[in-house]
Amino acid sequence: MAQTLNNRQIADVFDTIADMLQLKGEIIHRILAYRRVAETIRELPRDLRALAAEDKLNEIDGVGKVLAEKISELLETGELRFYHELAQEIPPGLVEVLRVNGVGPKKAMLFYKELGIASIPALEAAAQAGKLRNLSGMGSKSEAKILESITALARRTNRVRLDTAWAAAEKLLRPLLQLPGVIQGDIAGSVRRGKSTIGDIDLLIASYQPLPIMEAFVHHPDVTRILGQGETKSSVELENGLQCDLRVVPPERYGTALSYFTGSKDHNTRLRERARDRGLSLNEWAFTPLEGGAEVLCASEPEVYAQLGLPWIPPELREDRGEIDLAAQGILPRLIEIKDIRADLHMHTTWSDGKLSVRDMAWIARERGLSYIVISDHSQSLGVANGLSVERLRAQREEIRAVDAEFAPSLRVFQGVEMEIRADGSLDYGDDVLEWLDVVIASLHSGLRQPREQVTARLLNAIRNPHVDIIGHPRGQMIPDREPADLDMDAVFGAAREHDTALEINASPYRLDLDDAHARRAAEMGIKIAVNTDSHNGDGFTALRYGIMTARRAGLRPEEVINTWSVESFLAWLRQ
DNA sequence: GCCGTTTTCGGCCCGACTGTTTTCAGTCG
Repeated sequence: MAQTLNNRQIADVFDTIADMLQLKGEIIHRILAYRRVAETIRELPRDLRALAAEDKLNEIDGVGKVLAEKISELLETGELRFYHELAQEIPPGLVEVLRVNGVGPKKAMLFYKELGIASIPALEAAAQAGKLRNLSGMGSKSEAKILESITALARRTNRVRLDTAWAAAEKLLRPLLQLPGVIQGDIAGSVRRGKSTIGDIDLLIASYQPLPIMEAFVHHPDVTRILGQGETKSSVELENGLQCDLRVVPPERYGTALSYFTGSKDHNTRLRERARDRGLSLNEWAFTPLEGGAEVLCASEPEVYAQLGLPWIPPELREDRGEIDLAAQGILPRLIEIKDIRADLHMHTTWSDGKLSVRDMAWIARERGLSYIVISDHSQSLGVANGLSVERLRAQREEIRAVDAEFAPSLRVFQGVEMEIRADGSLDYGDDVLEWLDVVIASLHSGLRQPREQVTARLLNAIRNPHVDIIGHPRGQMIPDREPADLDMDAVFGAAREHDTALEINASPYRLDLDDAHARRAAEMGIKIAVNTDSHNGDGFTALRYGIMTARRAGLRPEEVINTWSVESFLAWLRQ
């Protein structure tokens, strides 16, 4: 039987094809068609396998007849003839060469044709031997830059976690905001949109005096390499390889610039289309009437959207997932905010692998304004995390009851557990134990690489248990390294809806699982969502912001998230 | 290669920066 490819693998094939077409010198729009679909597939909340089975590949945005056939071929055979044909002309090593900063398709082909270079090591050797500088369009500076970029490749991280990027961005931006002549500044790009992984950082500042700001930016202590420095734009590389771009624009153009640099690309494309429909062209600087006439400047984002007849759209929604239509109809959801959250239903203490006592966690939760929490330590079979035997679970119950009595009524403290779904599919406690726990979260920590049928069956078994209330971090992904388990999410969602089992958005920036797209789909099916921090110490609670951003990206309203409910509503839901 | 309440053909993504140019091509986001 042919090997089955998953969504990500198929997306990778299309991205490689896009690279090859680019090397061939194809027209950009054909290339973009492949890239767009690759990106869409990567974020798709449904399996291509399932969509293909339902003959619905054409319903994917950007997939027409040709790409649908290519997806089918990949699904059925694990191969793609078109890819192999291209590989005859374009050695796969050339695609690698494109990863070197400063080397695009034209240079790569030049090196290949003139010097037979088809790999990064070959490129490095040629540069070191001074063979590149004599080629047309090249010089010693370009050659040196290529060598530098090859060195930088080694420390280049692909994508980093949201919290890592956020911290780096704030550290860069904060001192700039103190400079004279700086009127305002923001983190833009995918950090502002709250994506779970970040490829680069975009900063924006409003000022009439860009030069000293650029100067300060490129000389920030975290900067290891200056990639470019101009009057309106500068780019640097940080120690961890992350790239950061800064743009400085005059304040009266700040709105269009912030909107433009927040993205996403697809959202911006839609905005430009809408502008064109209104006789305007839109770019980062202004609206310009197509028929000629004075520019329309926007100092703030709401002005940009108002110019397009739209209410301001929260950055987390700007992914071209229908948000512009909703905005146009005036039915954008009132997205959940941190202040809506009344409860955290998943946290650990010293009883298992947490760092603080039950009482400490309660104290911090109350400080943070929560009105109820669930202590959910690990269950017995998770030995590495000091999981609780039934006896210890009973002993912990006494302590939790005492802390609850101490903190009530301002904070209620319930006993839960994060129960292992064992590798063999059984649950870690019997019903006789589960029935007296206030809340049961069931999670997968082991056997995540089991075949689809097996790992899915384990999760379904947990969902169907009447005592299981929430599934913790359902897909088991770890950012940025560990792929989610190969779960049949259609089956998972179906069972969760049927049994009224909530699915978690684990707010830890290492997890953010469910991700935005799956959380959106689950909520659309009427499945309840929990946003929990999974705190193992006091700092863990700060992860809530990332969970909330993910929930907002999923378009969730407060009422769809059980952590916003009153304690009475929550208890009533548990009882039924 | 996709897409259509202007269209089934002709648009789609354009501006900043760099280095090598001698007026601009290539790269990047």
